[in-house]
Amino acid sequence: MPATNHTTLLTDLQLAVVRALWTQGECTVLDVQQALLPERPLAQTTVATLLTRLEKRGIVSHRVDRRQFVYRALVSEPQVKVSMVGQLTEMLFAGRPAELISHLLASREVEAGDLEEVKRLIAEAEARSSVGAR
Amino acid sequence: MPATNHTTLLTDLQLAVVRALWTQGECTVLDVQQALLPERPLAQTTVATLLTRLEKRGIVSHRVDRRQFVYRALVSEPQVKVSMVGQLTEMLFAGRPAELISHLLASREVEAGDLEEVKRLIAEAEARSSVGAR
DNA sequence: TCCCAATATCGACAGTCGTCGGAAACGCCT
DNA sequence: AGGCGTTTCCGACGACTGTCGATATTGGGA
Repeated sequence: MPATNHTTLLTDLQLAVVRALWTQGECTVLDVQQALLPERPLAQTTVATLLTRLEKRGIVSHRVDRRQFVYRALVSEPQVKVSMVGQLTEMLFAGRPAELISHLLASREVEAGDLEEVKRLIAEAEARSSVGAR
Repeated sequence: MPATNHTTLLTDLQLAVVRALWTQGECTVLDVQQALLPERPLAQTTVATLLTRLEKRGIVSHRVDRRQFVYRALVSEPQVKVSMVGQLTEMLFAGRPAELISHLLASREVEAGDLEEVKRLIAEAEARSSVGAR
């Protein structure tokens, strides 16, 4: 695995941009702007600025095709999730993921149907750790 | 319950300041600065600026005692947790807390001992929802 | 070949954050 | 009453974000 990009913090707007790249694969500035239109109507130059700034941070990169820049994400969705959830866990739950789970289960929100799913996942996690496969 | 302060987003530094208020109750600028010292050595003026800015946002307030300002938090820790976890869940997990739990269980981190605790919490959550006590 | 429309570059502006230094105010001890 | 040390106030600076408009560039069609 490549050198993990620690501290990958993205604002919601930045995340929306990167998400467009994740779902559409490669995108021109216009593609991204179109993808964002329903949520956030932004000028194309705005989107272009966002992308160049993200590129400076190593989050995305581009190649040139004819007259246009074609961008792609350099970070994966799982990577970002791990990084950002980790950050939050650190800040609010003393780095203990179990505390975060407690919080989620305690503060309603999780629906009954989901609990079954969660129980299944726990069984899996238990199997994994008891086998010591890690 | 009082009008919930939606969108309560705090940076890690801001959170550290508010946490000092949570754990110490009321604090002068100096108290906060002292509490932060091990983690982040900041000038007192810096801490003062932080506090005035947080006050402008309605996160803290102060009263005057002799020559000093005594600050206290206006938001509770659970409030902030709900708000920030909610924000993250919205941004990264399409607003589905169960997805976040999946993520946490899937990406190692949670220790075996914790799983028992989590199972207990699930049982509780199930009881709560089947009784329909909410 | 020449021009236009599409596209990228530049720079700008307001707002926030982290970070202080210096100036002002003001209790209190002598 | 006067001076001093403590504490707040003011404003500033650099960095980052969200947001564009104006300008430069250039590929491709007439």
